[in-house]
Amino acid sequence: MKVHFKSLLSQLTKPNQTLPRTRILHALIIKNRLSIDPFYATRILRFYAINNDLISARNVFDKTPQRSVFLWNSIIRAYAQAHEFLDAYVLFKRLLSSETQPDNFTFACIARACADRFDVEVLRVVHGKVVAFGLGLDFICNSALVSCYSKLGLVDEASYVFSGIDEPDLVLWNAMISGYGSCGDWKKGIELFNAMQNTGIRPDGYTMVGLITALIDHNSINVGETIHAFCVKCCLALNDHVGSVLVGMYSRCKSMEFARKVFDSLVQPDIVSWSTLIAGFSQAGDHLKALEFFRKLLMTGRRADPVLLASVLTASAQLAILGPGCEIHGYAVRHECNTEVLVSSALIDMYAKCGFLELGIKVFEKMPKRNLVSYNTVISSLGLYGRARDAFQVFDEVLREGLTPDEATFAGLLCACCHSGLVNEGQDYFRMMTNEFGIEAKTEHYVHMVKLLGMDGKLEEAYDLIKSLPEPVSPGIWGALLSCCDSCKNYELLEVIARYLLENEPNNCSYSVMISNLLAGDGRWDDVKQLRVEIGGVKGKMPGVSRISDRNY
DNA sequence: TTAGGGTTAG
Repeated sequence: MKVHFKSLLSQLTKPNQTLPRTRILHALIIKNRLSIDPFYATRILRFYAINNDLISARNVFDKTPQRSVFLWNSIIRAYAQAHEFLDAYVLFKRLLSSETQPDNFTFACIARACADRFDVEVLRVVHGKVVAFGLGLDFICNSALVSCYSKLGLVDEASYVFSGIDEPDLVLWNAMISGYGSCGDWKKGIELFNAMQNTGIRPDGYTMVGLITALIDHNSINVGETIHAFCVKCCLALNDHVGSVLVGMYSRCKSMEFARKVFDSLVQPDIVSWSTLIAGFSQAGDHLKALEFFRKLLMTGRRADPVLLASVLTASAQLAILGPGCEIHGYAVRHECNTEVLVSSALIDMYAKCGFLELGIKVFEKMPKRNLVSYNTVISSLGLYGRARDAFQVFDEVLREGLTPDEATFAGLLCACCHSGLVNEGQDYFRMMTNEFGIEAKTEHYVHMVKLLGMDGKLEEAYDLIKSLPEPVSPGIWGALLSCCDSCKNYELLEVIARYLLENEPNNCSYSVMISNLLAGDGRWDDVKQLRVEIGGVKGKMPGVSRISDRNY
């Protein structure tokens, strides 16, 4: 019997167990009357949670009369990780009013759940409890709080918490550096990185990921290269997380050669590293290379996940060739992830962009669960095909489902109105967007409105709309009006706008290119020459003037 | 003589 217990115990202290093995172990524990012991109960509960069997996990919790803080924390964590926030929070409250004292891990866990749910109010309540329970200086609670405030965009509050700690440990430094990373403040990140090193603490992979993340949106390639060199020096580049952020950083700077070099230096790149590289090729405009690397990944025998599938479907959509997209669809069906929201939405977009809207709609109709992204995709797709009325119906469904439309929803609707020439409906949706939903109109929305008015012959009205916008007006919006003038052959207004733009934006080359092209389209070469003189232009200053040839000039 | 965990990537 003793041997039996020993073997059972060794199984229970292993880090992971499959669901069938967990059930056997559970049965053995019950048979040996060990289930009342919170130690055994905690182990079994965790195994169930790892295997996503929340019902069994809860059952273990409910049937254990003596609940240690380990058991409480494990069930709260199980719900939090399954994104069942309310259950996690109710249990957290129950724990607070029970005889068991919560500990630092309890608060860290529930704080993280708040951040995952973007719930600042509850996070502040949890923060208050941390202080009330005398854990205001605890490293575990505070590293979680720093990270959570940062994730919610409250980096100043994170910094306030961080500065309250006397001698932060590596995890706390990392949490704060990542916090600056998530808000893109790379200068503060580097400042902190130096301060940390001055205290004698050596950085690890987490530190570097935080720093590099801060650089990604800033195209600060020089700083990035320095950090990369530092990682290599410290042998940190071999870590998958560090590797993939480096790949992402180089991709964002369109330095695919370097991205590839980092990727090649990874011993066994994981799915995220592959995915980053593949998306990088696509972002750099090399969609064929993206698909080529996707095939290479499959040849290694690894399995693609929904994020990667969505990414390669986007590459196929950009190429507007049906073949690869269909193959990926087949792969998704075979691996039972074709109904994942992310994959389905990418499939709809791919089919629509490849000219097979109906196939996209079929995917949409078969989706068991839809979110705003999938609705937005189908609205834009219908709009592109001029099926505005159908797009409006889908929009009504969005409202019936209780979803709140966002700027992409209205961009899709306005695009639909544009393609179908529905001026009144477009104006109604524009008003609805700003007045009812409080969404600020962006360049894309104005472009559609200008096109809508312009193509209806209301060029003056479109011109007035643009002039009512605060400066600076995006070149895309002026471009929309100029091309409407061109289509309507209203060269008088075109000239008025040209003069206005040249006077107000003399240094913006893109206007002179647009205007030259349009005048050239009308065969008005003298005006083009005059324009070039006016902007002090020589040929080299106006690249890409496609409709002007040397012969005409 | 047991257990958990706070910071990272597409």
